[in-house]
Amino acid sequence: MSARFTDDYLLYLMARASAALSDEFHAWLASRGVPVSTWRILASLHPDAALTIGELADRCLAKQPTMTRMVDRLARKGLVAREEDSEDRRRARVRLTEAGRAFAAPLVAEARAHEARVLPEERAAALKAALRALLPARG
Amino acid sequence: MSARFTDDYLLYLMARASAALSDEFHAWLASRGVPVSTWRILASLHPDAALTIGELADRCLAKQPTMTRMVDRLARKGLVAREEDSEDRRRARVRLTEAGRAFAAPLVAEARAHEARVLPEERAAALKAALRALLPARG
DNA sequence: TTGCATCATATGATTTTTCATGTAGCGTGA
DNA sequence: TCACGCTACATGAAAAATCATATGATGCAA
Repeated sequence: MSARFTDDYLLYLMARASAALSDEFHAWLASRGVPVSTWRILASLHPDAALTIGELADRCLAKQPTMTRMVDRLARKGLVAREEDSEDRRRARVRLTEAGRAFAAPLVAEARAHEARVLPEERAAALKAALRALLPARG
Repeated sequence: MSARFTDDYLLYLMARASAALSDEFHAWLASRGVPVSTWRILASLHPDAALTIGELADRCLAKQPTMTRMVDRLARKGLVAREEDSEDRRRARVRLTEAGRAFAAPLVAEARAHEARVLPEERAAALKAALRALLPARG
């Protein structure tokens, strides 16, 4: 019987579980010299999406100015490229370069392997379903 | 059928669901002028825990130097106080002051109300159980 | 059209977080 | 008991994220 508020607070349990599992994978990324922000962008674009800065910010859980700067860094490294949007010149479409795709592939493979290690397939499916149920109404 | 890697990636779904729900509550906090970091510390100590800086950092998902500074800020505002640990003079025990408890109470009440609004009791129980199952082996 | 509100991104200033390291207290073994 | 390694916290310097706002593009209304 825990008198501690947070120990039975859904948002805390979610944040904590998310951080615990992510930290395991982030440690692996760090061992390969890959910053988390880089990983998130590569994963979001993999294998061949062309997202705007705003879409990327949303998916990477960052603010737009932060994303502009992260994309700058990755573009300088040649892993992503800005393309112009044919329909709206305000938008910048970001896409993986060939080098970016080659760099991302083993990271994605390891992410899948880590996920499989963390949670057996069938339990993962149920948890994913529960998490998705929380999301759609919220964008 | 989504070809996007992240859309079926457990760690992404967890991070995203966590962020989505938390952002709702954080928006409410912001409307009352309460920074998220403040909320996390108050919630962790509520109602009367005396945690060390290290324990707080762990529970608030922050690094230790970050926590030292956040506790400094809250202590200046009179919401928490450092106490000396009778068994180990290296440790600083942080506890809510009376003012801190009074300040935290309505926030905790709203957190509970928000949680109830987000997910009906019985489904919340199942999700919490699944999340807890991911945690213990990892600290 | 022109004017204006809005949107997407960029950027300067600032805040926040983190890394690296310092300081002090603890505990164990010779 | 006294080195010595380890732990807990603090702090200066650096990196990263964010806020506020600027710039340029779009689209609708008059």
